[in-house]
Amino acid sequence: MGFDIASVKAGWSMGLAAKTCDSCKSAAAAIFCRTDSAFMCLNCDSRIHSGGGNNKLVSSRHERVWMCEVCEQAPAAVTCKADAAALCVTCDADIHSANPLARRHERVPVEPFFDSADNIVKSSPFSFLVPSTTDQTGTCQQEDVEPGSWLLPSNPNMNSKLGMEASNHVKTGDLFFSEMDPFMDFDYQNSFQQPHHNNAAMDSVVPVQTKPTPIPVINNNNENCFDIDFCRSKLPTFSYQTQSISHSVSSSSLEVGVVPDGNSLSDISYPFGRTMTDPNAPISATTTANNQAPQAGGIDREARVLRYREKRKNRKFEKTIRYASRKAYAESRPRIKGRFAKRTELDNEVDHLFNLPTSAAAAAYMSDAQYGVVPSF
DNA sequence: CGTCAGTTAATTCCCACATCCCTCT
DNA sequence: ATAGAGGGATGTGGGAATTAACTGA
Repeated sequence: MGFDIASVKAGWSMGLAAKTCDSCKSAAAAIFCRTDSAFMCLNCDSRIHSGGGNNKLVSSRHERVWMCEVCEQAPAAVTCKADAAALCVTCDADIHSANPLARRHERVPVEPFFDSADNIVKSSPFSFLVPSTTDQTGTCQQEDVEPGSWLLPSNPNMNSKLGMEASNHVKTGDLFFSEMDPFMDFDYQNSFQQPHHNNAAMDSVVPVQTKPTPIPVINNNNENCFDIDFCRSKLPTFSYQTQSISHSVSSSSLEVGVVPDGNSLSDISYPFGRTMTDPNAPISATTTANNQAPQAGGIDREARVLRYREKRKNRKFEKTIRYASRKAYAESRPRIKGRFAKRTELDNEVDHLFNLPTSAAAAAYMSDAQYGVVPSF
């Protein structure tokens, strides 16, 4: 099926304009420099952080992160592996508090980079996807690229899976879906294990997070989002209070299919010191002038979240097998025109006679295949 | 340029049942 | 507080049906 990029672009162009570069004030910001607490477009980032002499030496230590893929108004704080998207704290909270499945999404803190964002983009094998934001004169250009388009991105975090992460990991030899993020100084993978759900843990191919764990959230009523001070220049100062970034699936947050609306958003306390419904509320002492992303009203946020969901819907994901045992059983089941058919006594006998897969055989197969085995009784 | 038919590709739906997981005792 | 039973919900794959996009006349 062909992909109507034009229509996608048109659809996403309705959203909120991307944050503009603090330097040139014209182009859309692509990165956020934690050290400078400044939003920058690729060109300005390249110019400022790749300058010569001492400036280069100093600037090369500047820790930078991509912008949030959804709102493009705030620095990305976490990378959702399931959605393959880099999200800011606010969008992370909005999207991943929607339902229990979303809460299961595995998220890791974004990995800052120190090289020029432009270089990273260019060195990425997917750099051809990234349109130039600089005209031939080398000056910044007001992008006419629609914000939020992950196919034709206005910023290089356009596709965190392909762009940001791939480029970030090109140098480290890592892959986006590597089990361990070398950037993290704790084993988040292990933290996802379920000490008391051995069967499920063993059976699941993808991490299933059902074990409530302490929530690494400060000043945030939403249990499932991170609270990170973007302006901190040193990574180890990330304010994770626990050794796990697992998010809670506590019973108190199990309302199914509840998408936060504008009103509910007002209850969310943002680390930026403002509430959604009161953008003029005083900024907390720790808030910098650059952390004003969530100023947008609830309607804007709703639009951005809708845009994100639309974007996510258009993505192609490989099918994820959550339960290998069910897969094995499904494959061994009799079918009629592709549909599962009732297994009769005769079928069972035939299966036995011809040594065809049975429940026990399927379990044995999974055992051989290094899958987790759910004991069948 | 617009319309239509034919072709191709992608998506959705359906089925049975082992397993999951929550509630109740 | 813990264990066990009960039962509704979930997830699984292959093929048919449906839908969407594309192509050429």
